[in-house]
Amino acid sequence: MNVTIKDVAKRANVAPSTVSRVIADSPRISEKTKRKVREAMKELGYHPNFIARSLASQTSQVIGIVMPSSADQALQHPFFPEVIRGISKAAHEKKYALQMSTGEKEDEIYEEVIEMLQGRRVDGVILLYSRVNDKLMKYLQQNNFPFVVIGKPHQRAEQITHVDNDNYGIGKEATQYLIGLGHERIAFVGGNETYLVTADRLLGYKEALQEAGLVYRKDYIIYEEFLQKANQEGMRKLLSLGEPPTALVVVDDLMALDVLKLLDEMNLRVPDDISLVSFNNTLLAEMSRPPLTSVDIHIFQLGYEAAKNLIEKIAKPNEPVKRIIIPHKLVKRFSCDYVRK
Amino acid sequence: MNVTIKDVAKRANVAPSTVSRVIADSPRISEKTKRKVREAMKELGYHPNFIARSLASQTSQVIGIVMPSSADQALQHPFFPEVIRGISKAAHEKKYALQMSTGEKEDEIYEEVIEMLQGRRVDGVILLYSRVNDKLMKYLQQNNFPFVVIGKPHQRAEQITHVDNDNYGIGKEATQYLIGLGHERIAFVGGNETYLVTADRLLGYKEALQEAGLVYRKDYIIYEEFLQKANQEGMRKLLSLGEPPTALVVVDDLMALDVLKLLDEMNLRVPDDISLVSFNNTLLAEMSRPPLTSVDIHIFQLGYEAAKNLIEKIAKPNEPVKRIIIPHKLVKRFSCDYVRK
DNA sequence: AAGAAGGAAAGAATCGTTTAGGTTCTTTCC
DNA sequence: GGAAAGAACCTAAACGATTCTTTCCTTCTT
Repeated sequence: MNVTIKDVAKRANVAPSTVSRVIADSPRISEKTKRKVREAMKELGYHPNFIARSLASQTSQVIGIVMPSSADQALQHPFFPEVIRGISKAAHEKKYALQMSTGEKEDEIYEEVIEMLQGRRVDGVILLYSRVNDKLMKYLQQNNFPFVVIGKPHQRAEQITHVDNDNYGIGKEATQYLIGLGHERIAFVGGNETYLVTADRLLGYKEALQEAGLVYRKDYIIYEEFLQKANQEGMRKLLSLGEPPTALVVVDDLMALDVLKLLDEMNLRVPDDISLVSFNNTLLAEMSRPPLTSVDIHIFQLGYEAAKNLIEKIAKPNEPVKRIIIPHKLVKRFSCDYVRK
Repeated sequence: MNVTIKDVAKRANVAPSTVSRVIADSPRISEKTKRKVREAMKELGYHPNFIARSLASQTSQVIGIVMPSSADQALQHPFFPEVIRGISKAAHEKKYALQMSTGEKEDEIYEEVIEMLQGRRVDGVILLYSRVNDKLMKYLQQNNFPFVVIGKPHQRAEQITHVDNDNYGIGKEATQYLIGLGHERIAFVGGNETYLVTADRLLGYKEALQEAGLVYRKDYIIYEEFLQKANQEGMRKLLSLGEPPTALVVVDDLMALDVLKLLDEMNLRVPDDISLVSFNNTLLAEMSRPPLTSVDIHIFQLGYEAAKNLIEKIAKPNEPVKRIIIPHKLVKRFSCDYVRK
């Protein structure tokens, strides 16, 4: 079997409890003993058993990452690897390990996360999404498990620590930018309606139109389901309206690429015939042709802050709830131009 | 405190061991008792403690994912989320959880993984890379920890279970495709030289040239460091040779996008002035303009098979070593054309 | 020189399971 | 009718730490 704390204790002629204290570098142990014990550990090639430690100390030093329905699908979207990068960075700094949800359907994930937490596998979780009426979020709150959400919680946002962008402001600025270029017929291409990002950005979009005295037209709003390429109905209809839009606000880069492709097929040139601003500013925005004007939401930082705050919350469960807003920045590239009348 | 197996036992008027057996659905317990115990579990809202279970049973039902130096950097590359998707799928099917390395430097990762395994946090690991003379791989093998590598191990490949593509064949086919289009001056743009993928694909490239009776020129081979945009020296030099290549074999999509960008800056049109075939066929290949001809290596499946085989290996440590080759497929798009003389 | 004070380490309980090895009670069979 | 067999549970010892409590030495004080 493996080398345990007892073996080390025997070798160093001390009690197991002493070895444990040496590992924790307790001031109650003399330097001399510490040296002796450390030497024994080296000689035996001792490695602490995390599992046993977790059981005794009731903490696992692991944080859970919960992706929206289907880890499987989510990872196809560049947003997720990027948030995870941020989370990973913070976790690493604080010596926490990372565990990922693997569930595919919403209910599966719900069960999975509960097992993770109740089973003490993780000390807390980060939800990488925020959706209307989320069952899991309610459960976490009721059972007082440490968690933070990336995005704005649907209900009781003031009671839930979350890291978000000012999506309202983001939607507004992007739209204002297009208005500034003379566009008056601006459409909004959103993703899944039940996610709060979409809703907030739409709100900002509306506000920008209103302030500029432009009409808000329902037929200028469409929702394309995330990653479903077959679903181009809406876009085609939009572009063949009597008065088609001269500019598009597209809810994220990945979708913007889809849109770009479709426009190409329809022989519409960007930005000559139609302008396009998107969000997230992932690598895709830079790589696409033409490079996209996109609002950078600092995805990495979203993840970083989320993890940092979760870890703080785990350490001090009774600290006040926090709301962290990550700044954003419009990055101008080549997908927007002045309107051609 | 939480509901434990003892509480359930008391409630159901049985011994803790009986409850444990009910959880495991042991045939040694009568249906009647099982029903009684299950009811008690429901009533009390019992959830098993994984940590305690792991300690007692000496298995964690978790598999570790090890990314190459810097989880941080790796996740910027679309290959990784995609393998992880595959791993996640298989893990989910077998009820394994997933833990990720967060280390940044090679030594850190080395330590981290050892702690993971020795600390019994994971039952085995998947290495998402294969590099020349990898310290970690040696350690794993010597200590007989269950692991599988994605890619071809540098040494003793026949003793290590691994999942790979036929990178030699892939390099060869891609090159042959270009030769078939009449190209005679074909350059190879590789990534990090210490990764074995690069080496193998290069070998295939050479072989294809040779079979076609074309000369292999050293100045047609360059290595651009992964994700380092500043590093364009090599490419620029290559393109300003007396006899510049008419086609490029680029080692992956992400790099191909960089190359594409550079070509654009230099006013070279793809595929009119220069053809380009790349590898991996990630979303990027499809999304880029022009869409890239790329060899699909079925990344998802690489991950899926790796996880599946690791789990088998954990269950039966003495099964023979396996080598799994995932098939590939050249996907023709619009980045290649007949050579113009 | 006796007793107090305090530092260093040992002892032992605990965390929540699993599992080998008993024990008890019923059934079966000659 | 009594031994043997078998079903159905129970007891108790791990698993490898942490941590509260106790004990054992020193050293200092008066």
